[in-house]
Amino acid sequence: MPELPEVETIRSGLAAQLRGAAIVDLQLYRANLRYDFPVNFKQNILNARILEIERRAKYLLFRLSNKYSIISHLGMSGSWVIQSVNQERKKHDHIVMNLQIGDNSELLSLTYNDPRRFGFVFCEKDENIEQHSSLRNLGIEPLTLNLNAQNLYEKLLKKKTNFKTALLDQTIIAGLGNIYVCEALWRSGISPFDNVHVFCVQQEQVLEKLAALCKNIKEVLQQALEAGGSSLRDYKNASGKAGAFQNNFAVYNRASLPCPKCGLPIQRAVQNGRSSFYCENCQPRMKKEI
DNA sequence: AAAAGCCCCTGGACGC
DNA sequence: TGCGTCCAGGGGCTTT
Repeated sequence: MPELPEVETIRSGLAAQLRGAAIVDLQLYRANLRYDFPVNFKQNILNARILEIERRAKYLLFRLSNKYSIISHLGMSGSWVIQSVNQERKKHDHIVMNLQIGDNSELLSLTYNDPRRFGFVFCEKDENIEQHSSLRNLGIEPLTLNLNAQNLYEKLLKKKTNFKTALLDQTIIAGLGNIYVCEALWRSGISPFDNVHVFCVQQEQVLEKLAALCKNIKEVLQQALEAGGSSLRDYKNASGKAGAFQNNFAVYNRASLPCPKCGLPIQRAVQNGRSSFYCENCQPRMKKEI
């Protein structure tokens, strides 16, 4: 479900309410999500305070006062929601933390719900966070200066796959998912089927074109962030509110509807088992010159 | 080694 | 109404 804008929206909502909160109780309602919870998960985080909530790619990092961090990935359908304590437990609520913000204040509960259980939660000592298996191979953070034409060129030159697969690859750029890859390629007039290596070698003005792609990636992410993310079915922010960027999709989920630029019908095709949406007129395939 | 295929899981939409 | 089928925002493991 959540890509960078959705995870960042959740992060900022959680951080605003939970900074400084002490984890006074923790209930796990199953032994695992996608993976088993770590051994000693409960004792490693109980009674610590949440100092800050950060985001890396599509991961949330809860930085705790005891030098541990909680690493959370939401998979396709995970969510963290803040509510009052003693709420009725809902279907697919798997983790409930009771949190105390001030010393004498009322408790809040922070609940992780995930119908498909593709999400996962770890805890790790801060000193080992960078080397954690989930984080150590992540690529460029797209809303930073590190995403630029030169850096992207160096990465894409080494890959022999198509643009759609390459931009979904979290070791190249970390945080893009199916929606924003489709939208960024459409904005850039690049076919999802074009081979990235061939593009780097044969395309004229390749750095200018990659600079435009980088700019479009940043813009679509930024616009989605300002809209509170995209809600297709069940995505909600930390307060339970849906995002609105789905109303601005040019191609994603719009098969056979008119392209906003040229009016021809949007196409859908499957690449590596995932749907790609594109306009074959505005995103023509490169001519191969061999 | 890198790239493609397959799998994890639940639920909603749609066709009959 | 109730099946059966397909599809979904992700990523890691297995196969080629």
